[in-house]
Amino acid sequence: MKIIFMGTAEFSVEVLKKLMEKHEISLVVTQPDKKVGRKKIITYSAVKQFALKHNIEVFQPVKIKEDFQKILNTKAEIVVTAAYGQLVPNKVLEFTKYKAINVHASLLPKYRGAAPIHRAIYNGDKCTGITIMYMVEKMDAGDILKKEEVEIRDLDTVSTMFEKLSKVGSLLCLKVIEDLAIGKIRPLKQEQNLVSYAKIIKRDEEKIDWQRTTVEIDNHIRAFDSWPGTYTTLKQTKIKIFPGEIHLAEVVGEPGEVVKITKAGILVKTADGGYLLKDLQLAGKKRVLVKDFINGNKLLSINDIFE
RNA sequence: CGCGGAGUGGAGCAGUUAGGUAGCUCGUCGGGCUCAUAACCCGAAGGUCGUAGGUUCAAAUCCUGCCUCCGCAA
Repeated sequence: MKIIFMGTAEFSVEVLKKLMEKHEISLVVTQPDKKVGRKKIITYSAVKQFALKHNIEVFQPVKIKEDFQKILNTKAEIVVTAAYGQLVPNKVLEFTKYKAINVHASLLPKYRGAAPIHRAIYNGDKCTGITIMYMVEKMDAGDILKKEEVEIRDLDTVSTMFEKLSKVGSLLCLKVIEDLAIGKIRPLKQEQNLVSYAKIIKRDEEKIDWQRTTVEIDNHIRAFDSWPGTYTTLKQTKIKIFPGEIHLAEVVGEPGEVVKITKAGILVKTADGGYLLKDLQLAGKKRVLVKDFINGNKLLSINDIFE
């Protein structure tokens, strides 16, 4: 089948990769190049890099709402999108034989929107998944074609879930295209009363709130690892925090207080117990294991309070 | 030319302001103590101080270029 692919993120690349194995990609649509990083180097999106490597034509409209004629001029039987990043106009969604489908990383109608994986882990869900649905102009609101569940385990982070979901998503997407081609699939409307939204992550959500419970804090850290990351502060110094261990035994102290420093880690008091930090990073420094951090570092001592 | 921090034995750091013997903690190796240990005691190995040049009697330290890593911002 001839496919127009629209996507931007790493997640999209996995899907594109799989599609390429069995189908012909006639055009890749991705977000415009952006200046990224400390030196403002122009960086291509993950999808663009991949497409260029495989000699697929790339189209990067700044505003797809106004600039989509090129897409309509391309021959294709279906449009597949995955984490593209812009709302796509109806004309593009409907000009092909099989319309437009989207790979979304949640079990719709739960978690429509930009950060479904983050929110699922953050909320402590035990299970999330992939939904393939038709695209409509309203965000993630189209009829559902197929769903598949994926378990969230205790040690999963947004990174590991990304990997799992992109694999499941890309395979499921292939399956859906096959089924569509033989007319074997029946779209299902999303149940309105079950709709929820996964809002985009904001800067002020990256700071750890030690007043919360150990499990909530663990969910928070895992949901934000490795992007965008969580942090806490000590004596005006910002410290990035990476997943550690839940410590459920009774811990005496104020929330955020450093109650124990050992080679195993730094034990911090939470609302209902403790969290053992094993891995952290000071501003301007490299990420280090706590046992190394403690060594030469005089910044931290027992009974200090993380804020 | 967005702002800022950092490169010193394997790891984490001090030393740089006021140039003058390469230092601390940990790890590693050897030995000892111990029922035993991630604990303790004794000893040892291991460093072109990121790199190139400059100033100087003398540079980890001062000056200049370059490389690499990282925090913020986007």
